[in-house]
Amino acid sequence: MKNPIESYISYTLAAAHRAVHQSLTAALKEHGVQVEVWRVLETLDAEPSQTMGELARIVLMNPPTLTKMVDRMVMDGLVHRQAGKSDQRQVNLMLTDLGRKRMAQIRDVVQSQDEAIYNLLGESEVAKLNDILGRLM
Amino acid sequence: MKNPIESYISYTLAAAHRAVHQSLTAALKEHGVQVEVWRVLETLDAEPSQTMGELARIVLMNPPTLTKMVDRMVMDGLVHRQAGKSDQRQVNLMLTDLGRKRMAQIRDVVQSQDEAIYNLLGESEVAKLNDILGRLM
DNA sequence: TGAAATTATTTTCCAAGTCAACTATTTTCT
DNA sequence: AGAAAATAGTTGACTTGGAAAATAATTTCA
Repeated sequence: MKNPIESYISYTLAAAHRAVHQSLTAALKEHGVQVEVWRVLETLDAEPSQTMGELARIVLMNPPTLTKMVDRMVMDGLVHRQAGKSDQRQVNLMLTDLGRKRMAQIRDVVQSQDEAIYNLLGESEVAKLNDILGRLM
Repeated sequence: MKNPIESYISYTLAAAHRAVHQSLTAALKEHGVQVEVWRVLETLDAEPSQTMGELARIVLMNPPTLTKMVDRMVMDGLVHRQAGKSDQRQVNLMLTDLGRKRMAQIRDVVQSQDEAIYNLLGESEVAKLNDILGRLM
């Protein structure tokens, strides 16, 4: 531990996050998809018709940032907006056919990078990591 | 685990990182200092005269981003640049008196948030976390 | 009821980040 | 030596992110 900031938990966490994020970014880049875009696709694929607010919370983005990213996703034909049924202020998002197709194309990419981490750490360490990280929130 | 992306390690890591980063950002905001600025101050305080490239690696930033942040830090009077002695292409950075003073002011802020995590997790869990995160890089 | 407060999302304006190209210096290699 | 390649850092054009204000719809409650 030659450098002092390496002893801070926030730093170690940031460093590990950066490494994993960059590796995932590189893998998804070949498919022209951003990590955050993948998160939205994955979330909507599992549970369609999420509102912007709920989605922002899940995909770890601030609402204004999500709005802009969704603008781009709409332009790319991956999702479309629909005014909320019971509450007109809300906006529900749903995948288009292309969105579902794109999701199917990249799922393997993400899963195989996740498996790589699994193999690197081993099952019990992954469980431990999840447990500890969960307590930080 | 209601949402599927919560089962991805990269996601859990991103979520924990976001939580910790936001909390540190909020604590430092009162002193008008960005997390990345703190990292530079802390690094230079421990080992003065780092080059831009080495510093970028340590503080987890891309070189162009660091250049621009250092521009601001120079304007704020926290650091100053000096052409490399043996290699004229290199730029060495050093803290100004104000930079050292600012560092002294915020060290407690960062350390107390780190201690909060320590207390939350306990010593052995922190060690385990550091160990696991270290293997991700 | 209906004015005031609250909530969901977007917009605006500005600050910060990225990629690729560029400058300057040093190294390599014939 | 000296031309070509490599390296350190910065710049410029463009994109993205963020805080606060704005808009629109819903709730609250006197």
